[in-house]
Parts: sequence; structure tokens; C-alpha cells
Amino acid sequence: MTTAAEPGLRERKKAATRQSLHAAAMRLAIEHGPDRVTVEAIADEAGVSRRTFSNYFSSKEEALLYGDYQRIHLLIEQVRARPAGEPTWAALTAAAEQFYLKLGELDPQWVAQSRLVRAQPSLVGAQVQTFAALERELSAEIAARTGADASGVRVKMTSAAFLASLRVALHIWLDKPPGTNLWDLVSEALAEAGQGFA
Amino acid sequence: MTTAAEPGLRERKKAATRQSLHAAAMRLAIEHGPDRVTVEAIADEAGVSRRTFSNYFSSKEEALLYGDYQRIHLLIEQVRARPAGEPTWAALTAAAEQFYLKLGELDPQWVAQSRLVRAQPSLVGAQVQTFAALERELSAEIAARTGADASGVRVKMTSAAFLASLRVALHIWLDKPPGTNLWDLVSEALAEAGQGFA
DNA sequence: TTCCCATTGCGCAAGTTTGCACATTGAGAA
DNA sequence: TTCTCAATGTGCAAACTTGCGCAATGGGAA
Repeated sequence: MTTAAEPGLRERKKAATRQSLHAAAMRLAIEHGPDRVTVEAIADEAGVSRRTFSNYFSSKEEALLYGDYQRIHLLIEQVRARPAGEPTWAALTAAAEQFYLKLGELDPQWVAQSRLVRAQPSLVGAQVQTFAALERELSAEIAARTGADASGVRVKMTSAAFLASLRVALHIWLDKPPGTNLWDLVSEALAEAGQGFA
Repeated sequence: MTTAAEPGLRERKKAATRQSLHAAAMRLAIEHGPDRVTVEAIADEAGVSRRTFSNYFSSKEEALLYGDYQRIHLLIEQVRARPAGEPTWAALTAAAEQFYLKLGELDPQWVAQSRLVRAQPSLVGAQVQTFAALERELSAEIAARTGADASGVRVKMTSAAFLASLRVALHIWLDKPPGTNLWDLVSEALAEAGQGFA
């Protein structure tokens, strides 16, 4: 099993269904409010059964945050594109900068809408889960870059600190008035972690 | 509303019910295996209705991990006992050391049992939630110590990094053979975060 | 091409969570 | 002491999650 080769019809259909469910969830959340969405409504909107929804996402929260998951996942993959000799933290920071600056160019209206959805209190729990799920993957990526053991304290702490920076910055950002620059906050958080807390 | 004054009968009864539910959950988990426990069984064992269980815990996982929650919560409260002039990270590290060394004196059989329960894969998600819930409280504590804004990047990152250290160390510890010293791992993780990742 | 089987979608049932309405009970006011 | 009210425990119903088994289908072997 290769890590990322040709998609194959099967995989593509699966990805399409997942994406379709996520899109349906966002659409309904924006239209009726994040907590007035039922799994049934999402499944109907996407044209699948309730059971199938649960085959893809374990909750509506997860479906809503799938966009965030994809984005951070993409960021982690971009770490691989950094020069091999670059120190780990520098590579992570550089990838994040490149990533968030590009994010700033998005449609402001979409940002505003997704802000409203993501600021929903019922979603913060799932947010944490999302970031935690990515910690394993980032650890693997860092281990691959450095040749270190992926389950060692150093690698896991680096991974946790990096994702904690993104998470903390995101939560603060969601509390700030619209228009606040997310990258500034991420940058500040990364600087704190880079410098150390002692 | 004082932070921690006299309990009052009402509060004490509530705390007793919560503790009783947690104890019942642990008892059943140890006896029948962590994933063969139903909410109904826990509620019965504790002598309350299923509905009441849900008033205290949002899932059986949460009930099982309530012990961990209490312990870390206690650790956070001990931070308040550190000298006022002590730098934040030093205070956190010292409180953690004092705490985990005392933990080492526990009944080895109990440690072994709770290890088995807590190593359950279905619990890692709830573990993450538990630590996330404590992040707010720790932020408040740190803010109170330093006079800084509890929602600022510096405070929130310190809080996140400290709890991430405990969490990462705990997860690595659960994967290691029994008898491994938890404090060694926590100490190493705290040192990494203290020193910084840049 | 044809066949095989692993994957996927789904219905169903059991278990779990959550909002609502009502009864009970302590803590504080009168 | 007695009264009042907000907090708490409960039953009930609706919504959500999850394991199991079956049918359909696409990818790869023969």
C-alpha cells in the first residue's frame, strides 16, 4: 500500500461522498444555525442514508470541522516540501507562514460564515479532537524528516507544541472581532513555543 | 461567590453522587473490561437513574477519567501554593514534581489496574478532552499569579504547553511496560517545552 | 473476458445522549 | 420557624451512535 499514489475510482467516490457530506453540513449550518442541523437533514441534503453519514463521520461536529481537518492536514504535508537540512521548528514555522498567508486571500464572506460556525461552543470539543488526531500524523512526518523515533518525547512534544500553537491562535482569533489577522496570532504563538517557557 | 469556601450540604451531596458514579464505573471497568460497561450498569451500581448519570458525565469515558481530571485539577490548585515571586514555568514544574513524586507512592496494584483501563483506545479521545477542559482553569491560575490577561497568547500557550507535557508523557507512559517511572517522562517533556523548540 | 472478494451502502436493533416538563429539596428570606 | 425559589433528580421522547448482517459493486486475478 503506497502512501499516496493513484486515487482509483473507488477512492475518488469515497472522497466525493465525504466532501459532499461536509459541504451539506456547512450549507445547512450557515442557513439554519449550527445547532439546528440534524444528521438526517445532512444525509438527505447529500443524498445518502443516515447510516452512511455515520460511516464517514462520527458526529455532525466532525462533519462540520472536516474542512479544518483538511486544511491542517495539507499544512502538515507541506512540511515535507521543506528543505531536508532545515531544522524541524524552522521548517514547521516556514510551512505555517506560507500556509496562513495564502489563507488570508480567501473570500472574506466565506471566512465570516465559517467563523460563525466554528465559534459555536458545541464545536470546541470537536476542534480539540481534530487537532489531537493530527498529532500522530505530524509526529510521523517529523520522525521521517529527522530519523528520530516517532514515539519519543522530543518528537511528540514538538508535534504537540506546534499544533497547540495553531489551536490556541485559532481559538483566540475566533474570540476577536472579524477582520483580525490570524497569521499574526499564529506567529506569536509559534514564537512563544520556539523560545521556550522556562 | 468565593472560590472555595464551605461546601454546603447541597454541594456535598452532588460531589458524593459524582464520586460514586466514577467509582462505580471504575469498579465495573476493572471487573468486566472497560468496553463492556453500559451507562445503565454504572447508574444501577451507583443507585441513580440513567438520566442522572448524564447530568454528571457526558459519557462513560468521562466518568472513568474523572479520577485523572481530579488529580490534574489538584495539581493545578497546588500551583497556587508556590511562592508568589517564583517564575511561572518554575512554579509549574515544581508543582508537577512534588505531585508526581507523591503519586509514585500509590498502591502498585491500583496503578496497574488503572493503567489497563486508561490504556483503552476508546479513552484517548476523552483523555484529550479532559486535558483541554483543564486548560481554561490553568490559564486563569497563571493569569492570577502574573496579573496578565488570561486570554492572551502568552498565558494560553504556557498553559497549553504545560498540559501538553503532562498529556504526552502520560500517553508514552501508558505504552511502556509496567513499572516505568512516570515522573521521568513528565520531567523530560517539561524540559523540552521549557527549553523551546526553535 | 470472467470470476472472486474486499469494500461500501444500507436496514435494523441496541445503547447512549439530550431537551422538556414536573416533582423534590435545601438555602436563605421574612 | 415558616415560606419561597432556584437548583436538582427523574421519566419520557426524540435524536444520535454503533455493531451486525446482507446485498451491490468495482478492482484485480485467472
